[in-house]
Amino acid sequence: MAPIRPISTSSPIKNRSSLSLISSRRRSIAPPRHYTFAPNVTPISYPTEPASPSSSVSSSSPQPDGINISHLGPNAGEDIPPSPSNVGSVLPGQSKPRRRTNRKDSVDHIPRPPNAFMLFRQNFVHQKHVPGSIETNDNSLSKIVGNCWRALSVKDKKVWNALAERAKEEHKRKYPHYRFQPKHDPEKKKKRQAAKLAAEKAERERLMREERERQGLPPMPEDQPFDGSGASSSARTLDPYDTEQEREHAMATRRQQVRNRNFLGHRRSSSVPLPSEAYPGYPYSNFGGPAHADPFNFANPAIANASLTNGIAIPTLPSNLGGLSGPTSQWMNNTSVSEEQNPQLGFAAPMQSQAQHPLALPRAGSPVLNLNTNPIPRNSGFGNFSGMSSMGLPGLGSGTMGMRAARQLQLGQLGRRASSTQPVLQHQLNSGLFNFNFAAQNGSGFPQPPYGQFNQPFGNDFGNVGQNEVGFDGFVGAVAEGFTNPFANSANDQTQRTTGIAASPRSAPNSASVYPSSIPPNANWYDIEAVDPMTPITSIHPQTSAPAPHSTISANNSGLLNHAFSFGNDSPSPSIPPNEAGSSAIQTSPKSASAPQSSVNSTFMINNSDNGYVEHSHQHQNQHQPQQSLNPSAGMGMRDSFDFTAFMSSLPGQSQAGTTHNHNVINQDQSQSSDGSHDSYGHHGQLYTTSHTHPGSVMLAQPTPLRRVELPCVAEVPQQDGIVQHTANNNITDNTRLMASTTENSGCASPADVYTPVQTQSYVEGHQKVDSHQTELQQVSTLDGTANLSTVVPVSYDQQQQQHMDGIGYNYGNDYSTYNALYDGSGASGLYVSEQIHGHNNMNQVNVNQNISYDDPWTTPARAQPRSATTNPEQRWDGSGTPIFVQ
DNA sequence: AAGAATGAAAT
DNA sequence: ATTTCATTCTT
Repeated sequence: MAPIRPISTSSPIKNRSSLSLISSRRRSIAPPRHYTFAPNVTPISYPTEPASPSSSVSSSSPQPDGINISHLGPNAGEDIPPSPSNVGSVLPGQSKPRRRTNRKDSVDHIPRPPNAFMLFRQNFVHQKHVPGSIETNDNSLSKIVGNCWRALSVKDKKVWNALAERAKEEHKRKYPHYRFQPKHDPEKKKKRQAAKLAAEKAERERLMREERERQGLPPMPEDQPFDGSGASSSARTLDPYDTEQEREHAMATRRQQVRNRNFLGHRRSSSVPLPSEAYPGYPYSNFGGPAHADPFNFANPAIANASLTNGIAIPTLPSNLGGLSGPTSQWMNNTSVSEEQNPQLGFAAPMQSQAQHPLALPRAGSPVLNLNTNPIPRNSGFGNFSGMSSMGLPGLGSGTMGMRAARQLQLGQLGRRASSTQPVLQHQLNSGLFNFNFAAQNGSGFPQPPYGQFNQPFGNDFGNVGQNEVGFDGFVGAVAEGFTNPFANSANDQTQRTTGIAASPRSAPNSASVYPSSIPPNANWYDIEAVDPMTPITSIHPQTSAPAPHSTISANNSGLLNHAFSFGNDSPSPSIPPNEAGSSAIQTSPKSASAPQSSVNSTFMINNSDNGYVEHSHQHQNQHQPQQSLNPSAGMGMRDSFDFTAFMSSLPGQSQAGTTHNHNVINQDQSQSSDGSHDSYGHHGQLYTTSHTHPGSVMLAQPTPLRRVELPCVAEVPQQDGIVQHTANNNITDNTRLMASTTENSGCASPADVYTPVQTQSYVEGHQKVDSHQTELQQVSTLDGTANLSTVVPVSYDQQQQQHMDGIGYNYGNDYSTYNALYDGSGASGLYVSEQIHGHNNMNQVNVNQNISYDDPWTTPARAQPRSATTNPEQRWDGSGTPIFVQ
């Protein structure tokens, strides 16, 4: 849309002093443009002021506050600077009087500071972008402005955000003690609830009527008050069902209604489509999505062709994965995009793909069919793979999607409250791909169990899914109470059993068919053959020896698998530019050969319990983190020559005897949240010993008693000029880097623009506290489905993380992530969801050894060369930090 | 305490 | 009626 500039000459100018943000440089002219509003808004088009794409950033000076609005439009920066003062006062009480509501009638009332949109709207109206002859209704205007706002580029929005920020500051200065105190109105609430109940009732009755009609049953008699007469009609009213069958049917209908309510019960205006409408291609939606999109739909030829190995359904890889072929270096840089409908998916997904990335690809025989066949847009795919949270889908991969976000996602509202005018694009799912979908399904997509307020319906989590194929299991496990497990009795059951991720019997009514009453003791032991990340893992099978008597099945298994896959998924270090130190982006260590790689970390969440069942649906997080720095000389970083044996041998502190090597792993189980019945369970860290008995085989032994661990990562990492220190905890930062690099690879914006992380480290009573704040714009090159990778989609990204480590290896209190904008996956400019999503993302990104500190060449303006370890030895985890286990 | 709900900001 | 922020409410 055409830029909106924050200029107004008509509003009273009372306070222009402190908020002048604007360059007063230039004006440019461009041909007129037309706004066309969505048909559900005011259906008109009208001419408006010209856009001026040429008035770029470079054409004006940054303002003292760093805000540059010249790009906003032709007149931005002209004589009358669009300072907030002529936007209209940003301070309350200075704008023209408005009608006050009763509550605010009080003279003392201090209005809230306007937010960005309010300012925008105010200005928009003042600007008379919509002539009075066309639309005067405030509500309609709001819609229009809302549309424009959404169409605003991030850059443009930034201006308004800055103004709002200023307004807030000013407000704070002026009313230092102001506190927003919305008054909740119990009456209103009562009414709302009554209305809701009434609506539900009406709907129930309607459905009942329809159903009866459908079945040829006579209409139900009207309810009549019992008159005590004993007349048969009254009796009939009391029991309207003629037959047991009829009654049962009614009850079933009712149950479905309850489920629907749980699923659909959300403040939502009528024009927001339901998920099935919003996502016609919603993969494996159980709520109306087409069957062909269901990866577990074995009617799908790709799935039907699956073979079985070890009880696991193995899909046949499609012969054509988007037409990509050749070495990975090629497809890594392949910028061609196809938007063809993918027959395997049922929806168009950009063919730019990880599909041929041997690391991104699940091993052959992966139970996760879709990962094999799903072309994942490169960028998001990568983001997802190596910590999907990077996509701003809060914690999708390494953490958990915020419940709210997940639900919104499923409700088609992704990131914003229901709006009457804005459906959500189907694209949104595409970018998240299966990760999203899994998230939606596992994380919270299933109907809310009746006992909770959508508080973690299941502990089962799909964190695995995103990063690992194992997540498939989680999927099966994540069946809510009262919900039909669509996969029961399918081959998936096998998978469930085999991998030993057990779901709560309580939350999975079909568990009888899904889960055996007891999981074979050996079921949680696996050999992983070919751990070499470049080599697809071809099979996993129960270890025939060394049963694990009572280890935590799911934890061990998925931990193990995750761990193993973690190599594959994380190792590629897609941030590595192909042109840096190697011919292929994924084959070369990006940093110095001796720099530790951010490779071996796996953060995932699983159900964890000692008996293989999660009896209360909790959300657990296990982080299996080897407490060793990888020794690059053993091959890490050289993906195509990774030698697992050597790697394992190189790990400090492990036994070299025989063929068995111990690998210490900290398994951090964090459980939090409630099970809906107010129970809270705290699982704590456990130390596991990972050992491998022969090359390529990894086992987790029984958990050993908790011991004190001195984490090597507590060493403070000094900051260096222009260098971002990737310190512990930076899974997301790492992903940021991914994004940055992708941008770079695409020849887009300077990496310097990408982000400005601020990290602090401090010690709090012997604990380490790592604050990681990132509040800058990220530029992510993404697929837009039609163009190419050079499309840059900036994503505002605001993350705060706190992490506390007590040095004992557990009790991590990671806190908080805020994502201000989520990439919606469409790649289309301006398509962002932009709601702050609060929530503990539950992921303790204690990447203890990884990412600890290396220079980030991407953040230096001039594209710093990778530095060798010897250049800044103090910045690096030198690998010598053998975790010290104090008995 | 996590997450849902919703008031309030301008007009 | 809109979007965003900041609170309260609910579990």
